[in-house]
Amino acid sequence: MSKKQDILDAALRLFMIHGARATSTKSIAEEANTSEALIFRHFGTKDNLLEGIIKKGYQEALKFTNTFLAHKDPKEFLIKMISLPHALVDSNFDFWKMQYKILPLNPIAQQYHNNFMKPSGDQLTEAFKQLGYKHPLEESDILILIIDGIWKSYASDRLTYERCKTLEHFLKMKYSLS
Amino acid sequence: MSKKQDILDAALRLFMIHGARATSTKSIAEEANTSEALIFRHFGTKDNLLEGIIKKGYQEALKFTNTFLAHKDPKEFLIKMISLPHALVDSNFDFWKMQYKILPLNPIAQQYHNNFMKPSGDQLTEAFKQLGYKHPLEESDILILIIDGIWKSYASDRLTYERCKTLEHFLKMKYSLS
DNA sequence: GTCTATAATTTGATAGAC
DNA sequence: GTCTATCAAATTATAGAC
Repeated sequence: MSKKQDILDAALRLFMIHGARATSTKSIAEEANTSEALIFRHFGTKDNLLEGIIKKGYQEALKFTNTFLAHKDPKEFLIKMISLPHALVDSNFDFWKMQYKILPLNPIAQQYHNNFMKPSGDQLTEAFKQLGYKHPLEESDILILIIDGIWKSYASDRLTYERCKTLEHFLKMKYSLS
Repeated sequence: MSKKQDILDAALRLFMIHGARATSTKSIAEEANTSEALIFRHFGTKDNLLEGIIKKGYQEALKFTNTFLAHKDPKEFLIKMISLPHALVDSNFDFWKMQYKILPLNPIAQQYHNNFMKPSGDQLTEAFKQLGYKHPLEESDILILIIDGIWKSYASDRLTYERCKTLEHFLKMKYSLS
């Protein structure tokens, strides 16, 4: 069971750096100190290995958001949503860095991500509505764009930890939350 | 000279759909109705072919922004910047769709894109400063995130033409520009 | 569960003729 | 400029032994 985990860890590490397509099963085997054959014994195909990593990543992410966003009034919910990108990426940096890189070209990654994101839009719209905003749908779309931009910038190292915190604080001010 | 252009067109079409890594030179040759050898005679390597496409794309983009954003007062500049993502993508849809897909994993694409984007941040900050905003640097960063999110969402078909227009209008209202 | 050996295909790229 | 023929390396995946 240790070798199987070694393969998962090695694959995530390499997928995160080069993406899935540019990572050969041979390089994964070397990084994990195993044989290539064992990868296929355990996971069947390379795509299956990737899907295993993605599935686990979103299971953890769902657990994280379930406590991070739970039972909040609209104002508190907005505050949490603004802090979410940075907090979520920090909770599993390698995984989110990989996701940032492979999302635009990988249907499997996209499917899991869309599913994970689906509830957020509606909840945000509802929060803006309850706070009396005149265009809750548009407010929600724009904030989603910002949140999406923040986690991707942070995961790709274009946004430092400090700058991320500053922008979070600025946004809370802008939305009259602090 | 026609065959060389055929190769460029075919490559862009396939890169846009599958990305550069997942597109073989063989498939490009078939799509362009030529031999594989001709691709290498004209461009040397597959990476070189991609770079040619990217270089041409950003040359056109630069020409576009030079007139689209020229000589504007701060308020007009903000309006134009908000309309830019949608206008720019429409001016060369296939190219920007390709860029959206390959950017996170392709250093060549990243280099050209960063170079293209570099001036925008400073100009935006300056515009916010002139309009009397208290935190021009943060305002600029956030609007850049939004603009980045819009063109990528639009290029990836997550954002329809109509929704894009609606969000543009909403943003201009939000920044007191209309 | 794990390894060695190997198969079957695909890939980027070149040689050489016209 | 363009083509046919070809190569060497890499890639995913399997067979079979321990």
